[in-house]
Amino acid sequence: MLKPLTQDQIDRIIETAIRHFADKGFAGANINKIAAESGVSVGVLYKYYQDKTGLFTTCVRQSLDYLDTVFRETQAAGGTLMEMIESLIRKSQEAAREHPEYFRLYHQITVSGAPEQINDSEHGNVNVTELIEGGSAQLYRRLLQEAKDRGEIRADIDPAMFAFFFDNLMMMLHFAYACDYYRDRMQVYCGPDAADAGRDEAVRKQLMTFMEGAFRGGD
Amino acid sequence: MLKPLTQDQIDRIIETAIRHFADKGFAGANINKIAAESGVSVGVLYKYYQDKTGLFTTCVRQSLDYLDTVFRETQAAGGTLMEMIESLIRKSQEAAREHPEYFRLYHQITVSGAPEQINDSEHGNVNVTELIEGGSAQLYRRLLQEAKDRGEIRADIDPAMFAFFFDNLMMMLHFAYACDYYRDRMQVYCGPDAADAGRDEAVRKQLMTFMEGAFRGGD
Amino acid sequence: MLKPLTQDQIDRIIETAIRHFADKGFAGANINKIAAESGVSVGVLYKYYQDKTGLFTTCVRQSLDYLDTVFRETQAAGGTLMEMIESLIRKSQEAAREHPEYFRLYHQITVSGAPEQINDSEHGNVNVTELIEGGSAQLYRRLLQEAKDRGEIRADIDPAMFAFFFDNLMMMLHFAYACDYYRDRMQVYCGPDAADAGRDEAVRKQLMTFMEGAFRGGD
Amino acid sequence: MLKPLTQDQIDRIIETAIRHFADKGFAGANINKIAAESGVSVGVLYKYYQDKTGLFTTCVRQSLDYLDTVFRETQAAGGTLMEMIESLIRKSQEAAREHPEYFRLYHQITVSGAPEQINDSEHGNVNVTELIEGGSAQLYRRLLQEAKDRGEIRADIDPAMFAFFFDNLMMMLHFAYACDYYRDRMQVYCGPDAADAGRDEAVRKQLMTFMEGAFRGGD
DNA sequence: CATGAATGAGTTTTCATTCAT
DNA sequence: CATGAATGAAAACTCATTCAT
Repeated sequence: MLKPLTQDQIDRIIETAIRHFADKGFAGANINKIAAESGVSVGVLYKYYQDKTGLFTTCVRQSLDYLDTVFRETQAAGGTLMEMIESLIRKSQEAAREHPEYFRLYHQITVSGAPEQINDSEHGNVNVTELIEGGSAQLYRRLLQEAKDRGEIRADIDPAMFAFFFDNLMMMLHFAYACDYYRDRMQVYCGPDAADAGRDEAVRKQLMTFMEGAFRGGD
Repeated sequence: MLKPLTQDQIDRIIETAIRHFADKGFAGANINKIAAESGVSVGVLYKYYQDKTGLFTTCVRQSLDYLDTVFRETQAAGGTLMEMIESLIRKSQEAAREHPEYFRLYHQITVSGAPEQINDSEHGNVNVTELIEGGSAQLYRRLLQEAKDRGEIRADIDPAMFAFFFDNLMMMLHFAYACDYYRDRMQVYCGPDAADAGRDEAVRKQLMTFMEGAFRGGD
Repeated sequence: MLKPLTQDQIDRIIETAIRHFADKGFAGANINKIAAESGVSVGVLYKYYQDKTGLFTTCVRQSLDYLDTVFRETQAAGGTLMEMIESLIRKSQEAAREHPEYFRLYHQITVSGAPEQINDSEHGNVNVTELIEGGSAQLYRRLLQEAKDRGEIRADIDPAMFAFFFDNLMMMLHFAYACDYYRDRMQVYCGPDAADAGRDEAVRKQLMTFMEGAFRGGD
Repeated sequence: MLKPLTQDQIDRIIETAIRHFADKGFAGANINKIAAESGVSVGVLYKYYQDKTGLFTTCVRQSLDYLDTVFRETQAAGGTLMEMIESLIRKSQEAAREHPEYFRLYHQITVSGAPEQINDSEHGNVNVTELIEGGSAQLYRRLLQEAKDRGEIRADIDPAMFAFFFDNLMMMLHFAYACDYYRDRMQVYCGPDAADAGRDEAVRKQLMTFMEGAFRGGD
């Protein structure tokens, strides 16, 4: 990497690019507009990032790093399963309100048509899925396994699959707070104010009730 | 005059278009390629469909009609809540295996960047969300309310929100069977054979266990 | 020519085509729309007229025939020069109000970009100008020559050139009544009601005064 | 960076575009051909001009500016009415020989089918008619009014209408020198050499005689 | 034969990428 | 080296003309 761009400029490029990719998708975003809006020339974009895909990749990596950080913090907190779950939901709500664009961009990479390989200096060319989900999958599975071992949750479940269902619910919650379509959908189900910050606690409680029931079962 | 397109040809156009839109997204799909692959000229696409958006709309409508039909059948079946849920999951699995492209296309419309209005002769210009979810939202809410009234499920829940969580799990299941990203993700969580047809029953059982616990709670 | 088309149908085609060509120009008009609006198939258009240019040619011929007839009537009337001029202006005003589309189409053929050759069964392929102007040029020149010989107008003029100026004024009058641009322009010069039927007599009188002065000179 | 277009290149684009629009009309002109013939890529056309209409507008504005300049010069000269008229005719002849393409383009905008609005930074979106004629209409009307007040011309005329007739004659003269159709027509009336430069003086004299008679009347 | 649906070359316009300055 | 104008391939869309029925 060349030096002349300040960190501020780089941040601004990525921030702008994330917004554009998140809102228009990979194909719909326009490199020239991203450059102009970032206050840099197209030339430097192509100096710093191989091509459109390279820039996209960087944006995705940054978004994932953010999400990772959020979840790692929670993980570190410890506590009972339900305490951790509450913490995760709360963090998700905060993060989705703070940086909806990261979640929106995440949603974009789930769509076919987006570049499927991410070039990561750490991991080489990796499939996006592994990169993203590897971490939380293992974490959630472990949490559930431990909770099961401790007798906190029912014994007759497959921790992997329950972790999967659990993460499904979390993802959909993220999208409901960050993506237009899913927000609309939440409002269709739960009323026009369902996605407002004022309802966050109510939503969190209901979701915990749902999950708690799911994990504990009728015992 | 030249022979009008046979129903077969029209079907082939739509089928091809659905595949392209589902795989590349709205912006990424190419009208000329769809025409060529359908074995017709671009001209007929523009005779039959107003423009790219019109063709997309038709594809979406067809996909939604299919999904609607599948769920209406289930709805008609009746039974206890858990019986209906089992039926819904089973149908989803079958449908997602039979026509993954419909689910993939559905997924595409959840992405910002896709046309947001669908022109439906029946409904006029409608927001896609309402069109899609209006039906199942009402259905699921009612099912839960009735189950609650019958004492089949716990009393301390908000049926609207539980219906929302329930549908979230269903959607994610659909995507896991139909969309590359979500399938990969399911495999990361549950193992490389998780999405195989041979595991359908196991998945269904686990999901039902999960949902049953969620709905009944620890009583 | 084949028979199956009734005269009514042919009239309708030509009437429609004239309107389209007059309003959108040769390049801007659309054969398929003309056919549809005429209530016939494109096929028969191509049976009766070689191609777009052929149809255009026919439309032009018909418009010119109409204009020709109008002027021939006047010519037959006889009288002094100024009587004939009054008659010509009056006829022009009436004709331009009755069939502005013929004058508009005439205007279109003066534009480069329109087909320059007209295929006339009578004249073969002729340059449009000759076909149109040959007649009135000779007529006007003769009228002026005779008026000059009779001492009705000044002696020191070139009858050919004065005939040209005279026809220029007539053409511009036609366009002022028939073509949007020229009507607007007349209104800029003479006020917003200048092109209204109610002002026809005033316009005619002023134009006659103008012409009479021009022809007689200050003697 | 790549060298921006030189003024020469821009001039060449506009010159080429004017020629194409003047010769083929708005609908008939082809942006790609204009680019190719100007020695630039299509891309720059769309960087410098919003779209085809924008390029057309620029061409029209340039042509009108030129015509305006020509007439403003004459206006500044002063003198008797007939001196000014002679000057106007002479300038018209010179200008029409120097830049027939400007007059041809002017003619194109009188045709329905051309874009009707011109986007002028100075005037905003204006109707072409007003833009063009506003200036000369007022000028001519004033000239005639003053000449009338000075007793140079007859008293029983409507200066607005006579100004209109006068301008009609001037326009037709322009077209006769610049547009194929009108040149042919002039030749039909006045002989094959009528539009040659060698006849300019004769034409001018005849036209002045015509106008002088018209303005002075038989007194 | 009349039909009018299909054709596909041709047009406008966009935008990722290059490269002269 | 950074710049950002230029490039031109590619994509959506139109419409004169053909030709199977």
